[in-house]
Amino acid sequence: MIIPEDLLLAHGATTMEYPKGVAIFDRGEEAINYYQVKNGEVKMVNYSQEGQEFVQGFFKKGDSFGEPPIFGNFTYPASAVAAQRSKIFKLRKRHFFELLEAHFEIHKKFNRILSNRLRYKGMMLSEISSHSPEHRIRTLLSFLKDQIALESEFEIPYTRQQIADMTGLRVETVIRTIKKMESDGNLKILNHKIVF
Amino acid sequence: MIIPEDLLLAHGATTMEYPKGVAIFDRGEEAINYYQVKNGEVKMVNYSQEGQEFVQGFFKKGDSFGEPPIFGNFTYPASAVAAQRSKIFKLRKRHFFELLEAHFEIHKKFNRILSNRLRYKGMMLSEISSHSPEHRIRTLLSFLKDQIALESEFEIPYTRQQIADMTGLRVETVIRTIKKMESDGNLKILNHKIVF
DNA sequence: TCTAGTGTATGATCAGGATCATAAGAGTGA
DNA sequence: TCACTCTTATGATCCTGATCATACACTAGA
Repeated sequence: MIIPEDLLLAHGATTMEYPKGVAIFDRGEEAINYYQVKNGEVKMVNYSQEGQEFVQGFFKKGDSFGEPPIFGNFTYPASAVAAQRSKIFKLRKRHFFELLEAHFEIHKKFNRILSNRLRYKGMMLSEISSHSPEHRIRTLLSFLKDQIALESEFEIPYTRQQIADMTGLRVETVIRTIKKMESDGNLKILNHKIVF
Repeated sequence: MIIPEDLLLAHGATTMEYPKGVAIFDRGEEAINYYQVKNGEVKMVNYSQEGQEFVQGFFKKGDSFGEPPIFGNFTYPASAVAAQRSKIFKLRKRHFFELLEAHFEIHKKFNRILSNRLRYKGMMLSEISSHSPEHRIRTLLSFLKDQIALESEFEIPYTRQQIADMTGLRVETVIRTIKKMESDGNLKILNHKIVF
């Protein structure tokens, strides 16, 4: 939970519900709100002219999204779409800044969050550019494991299509690579779920 | 200039000089200092096991670098190397945070800087994944132009090799693509310099 | 139980960028 | 001025991941 719900509400946040597939904001728009996921799942996505998706990230319960344009004062470089029916907190930019000024610890939290996203993107960038599909996927899976779970084995909560959209590969390539990694003993597939 | 020099010095910063090619810090190290370029040029770089470089970014006079690991409390995900002989300000993490706490405006500046880097990396990620070399290069050049200069035509201050290292392409591909873009009238080449 | 929709799987072919080789031009320092 | 290094340049070949086509597996809902 980035900002506690009661604090958000005290500063005038409202909630809004979005059905699956609906955009919360679109690339190119002015950033006027701070957003935080109350429940559901949001993806940040770029579309190429051929319609191919590239997913910048998934945001789940408690995560904030779409802040960089508020801080950096530029338009949204990607669109936010509800990956599932989701309830979202919305807080006006001005009120968001007031909240930050009043709560130094939360302000620092955002430095940490931005830094971590930077780490993820930097990692994916160097991975994708020195592309071996297996290496890309392995790095993504390791990162997810570090972030999400500490168990020695955990079930990847993404479909092959989503992994493809995050790594810039095609579904078929992901499927083939995952299978190869399984036969090499690098991961397990339990009734189609990837266990890493 | 992220942090004014006198303020840095007042908080106990020291300067250090690095010859071209020397590392300021290496991937995997603990982050204990804040760094800012006094003069020269620094590149942030990842190496693949085959030795291929991927350049996360170049940092010039007045730029800070290597802060995310301080904020996010993780080890350096990339190495910083002097791209030219450079003089670098160095400030202990603890003193850096004291400085931030004393100067709210500077603290906000770092939000802005991190957000802008995030924008750059997100853009490159979606570009590289929906890879057409020409599109990748065009996007990089546009971004550089926006960031560095406002003139209608400006000389790109990078070699083809550096562009390759930033876009994940090979030199030959960059050279061929640049030539193609020239013959298509998308840019000019004035005695080997790229003018865009 | 049937159907629709989504996700997984697999083979065949193709194309584009990497790789390798070679060379010429430009900049730097002794 | 010469030697050396870095950068730009160009051609030939190769390889791998994209693309296209097709089919099966699983789930939810009627």
